[in-house]
Amino acid sequence: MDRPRKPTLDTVAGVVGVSRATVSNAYNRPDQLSAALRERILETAASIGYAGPDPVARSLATRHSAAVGFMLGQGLSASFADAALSIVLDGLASTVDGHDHCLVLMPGRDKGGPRPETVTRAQADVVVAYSLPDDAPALAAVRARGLPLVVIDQPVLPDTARVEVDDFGGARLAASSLWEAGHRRFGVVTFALHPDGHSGPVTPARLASTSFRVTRDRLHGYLDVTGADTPVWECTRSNRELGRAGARALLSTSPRPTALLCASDELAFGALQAVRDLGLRVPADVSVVGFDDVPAAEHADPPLTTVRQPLADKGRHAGELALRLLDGGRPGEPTRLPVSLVPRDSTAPPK
Amino acid sequence: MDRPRKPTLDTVAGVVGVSRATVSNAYNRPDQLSAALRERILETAASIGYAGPDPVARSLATRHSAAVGFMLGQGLSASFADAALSIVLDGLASTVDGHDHCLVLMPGRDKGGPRPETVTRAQADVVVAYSLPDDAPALAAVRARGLPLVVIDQPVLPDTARVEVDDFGGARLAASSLWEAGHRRFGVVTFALHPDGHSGPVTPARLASTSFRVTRDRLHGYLDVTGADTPVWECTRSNRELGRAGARALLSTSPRPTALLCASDELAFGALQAVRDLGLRVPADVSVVGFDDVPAAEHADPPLTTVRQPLADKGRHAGELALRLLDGGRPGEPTRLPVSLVPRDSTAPPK
DNA sequence: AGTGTGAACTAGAGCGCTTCAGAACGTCCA
DNA sequence: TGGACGTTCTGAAGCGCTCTAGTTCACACT
Repeated sequence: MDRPRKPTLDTVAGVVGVSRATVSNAYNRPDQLSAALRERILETAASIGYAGPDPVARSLATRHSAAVGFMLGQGLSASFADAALSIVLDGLASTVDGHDHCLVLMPGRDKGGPRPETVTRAQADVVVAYSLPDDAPALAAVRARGLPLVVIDQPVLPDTARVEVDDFGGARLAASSLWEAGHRRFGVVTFALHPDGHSGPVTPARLASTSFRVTRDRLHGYLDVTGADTPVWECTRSNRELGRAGARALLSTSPRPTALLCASDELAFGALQAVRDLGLRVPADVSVVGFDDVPAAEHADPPLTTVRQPLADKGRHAGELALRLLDGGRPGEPTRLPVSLVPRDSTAPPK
Repeated sequence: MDRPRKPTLDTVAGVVGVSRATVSNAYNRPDQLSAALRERILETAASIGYAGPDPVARSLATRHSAAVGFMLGQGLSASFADAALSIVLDGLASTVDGHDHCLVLMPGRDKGGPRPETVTRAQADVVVAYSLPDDAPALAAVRARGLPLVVIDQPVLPDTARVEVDDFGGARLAASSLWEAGHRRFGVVTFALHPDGHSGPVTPARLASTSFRVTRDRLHGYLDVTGADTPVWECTRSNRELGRAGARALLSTSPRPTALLCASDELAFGALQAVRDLGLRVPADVSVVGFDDVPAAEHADPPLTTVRQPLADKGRHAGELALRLLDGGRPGEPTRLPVSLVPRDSTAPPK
């Protein structure tokens, strides 16, 4: 039972009666041979079931794999539950796919990003990192392999391209608007400060050592306006249910906060629900603000006041940066994308 | 300016003074050399900045790339907005990652799955397809390359592994429970029948030619109980907003349906909202059922009656099947996972 | 001393492709 | 008529690794 071996370039070359180089050219450099011959080659290839040059062999020969890796800080289902992340990823994917590159996903496993072995074995010639803790081992693995790296929303590492958003400024913007409206008692609901699965009230010590840059900046932006003694509730992840629980905890203290500042829209949706759970009204009794401006924010009940950041642009930009690095481009200065406050109906002056 | 070339196996071998094979063994077959030598090799490698065998070269030599491809029917952000898909994908990713395989994503571009070129160039040695139209070109591209294929919820193709769920039976189950409770006027909200972006009422002709197997089965399951003349509203995708709009349309007819059967939970969440929009109550005025039993179903307002399918299992199973095919295993019989009705508070007898 | 054995290591042939430096063959112009 | 060019195609050297079939060597046993 001898399996028919898969046809290779050589097989095709043999059948057509030309050299292997010519067949290769038929696929990669149509201008290097006559149209007629090319046509004949392609036809023969199809007829013997040759589907085109093997991607792996091609990668070895060309020394690039036409794939960009994407490192996630969490598992896939957790990641996908995050609309903001999804949009970024989609922006990235469309850029990258448009340039005939694939996307290799490296989901976070142990808390803190993908396993280093995953990174070491991944066939990608550039990787982009998103919402990893600043000291993730995966980051080190990328460097060890000498792969170009682009980070989104993370501290600059040497030789690394970066796209970022003014999280601190955005958060300040939101908090200030509430402060100016007259609010004085605030509560903050945030996602993880550390990849350790902890949730609950945040101590100053924990706050000081925050290992996610985004968390740190948004929190500091809020607290810069509301004061360092503002109660902060940490959720292990950014999702509706956890936000609901956190907000409920914050709202059960007395005096009750008149405004809830959330580190993400997803958390804010939960907060909206929590306010209702307690028989209170938004914004009459409690104002709620989010961060990100995901599409659902506009359709929330009530529509959510939030800080907009250009999510899809972030992904697209990261994709372009990655592609540029591949072309041998220098990382250059970090790109900073604008944020803005989008006032909607979830905020009002306190009673 | 001569760039220091990246070290290779040979470099390390040269420095240590052993053959290349031995260095290779140090990484891949520790039992083939003495512990001391292995130690020395690994140390030297680290000291000259060698991060381990190049994945691409290794793939070429071993003839497998340790990656599984995943073909999506839609863009990433649309896909991720779908909790059910996310869970499946996560199940798949954890299986696959546990076996040191990467996940290569091929997002749908043109309606109907990834571009065939994307498939042709992807470095994966098995691919799994999910919610593609039955005639997606990407499917053909996979076959052309001769890659093993596992499909989730799709018609069997020759030589293809498959995991599926009894969508027809599940839908029937849900519809029957409503029928038995006394409902006689139904409305059905479904996601796409064809990848053409159409939305609105579904004609019998369109229904008859449905190109997504899942859609077809769930719909037929519902209509099998409620009658072929039941109004069906098609949404281009499975998301809350579209479901809300569809349900609103269905509820605006008179006589108004007393029960809404949705093809997914996501759509059902929208339906819940639509009922509220019209000043009606669930389940007093309108019963709503979903399909999938995503985690949010339990926390919906009111908690959603739905058909449960083991989503994570589906992904894990697909992953195992993929891994087995890689090992040269035969596709075997399709695996059929169980479904069940989960009665919660969104359904009740009609008034 | 002769032989058998197992452990430790190596030589070298690929894996399937790209690519660069030509070769072969017109063609065109002086 | 000759040579300068262009076009079209080829030969062969890699790309960085794996893996089979050895070779070597130390040691134990007869």
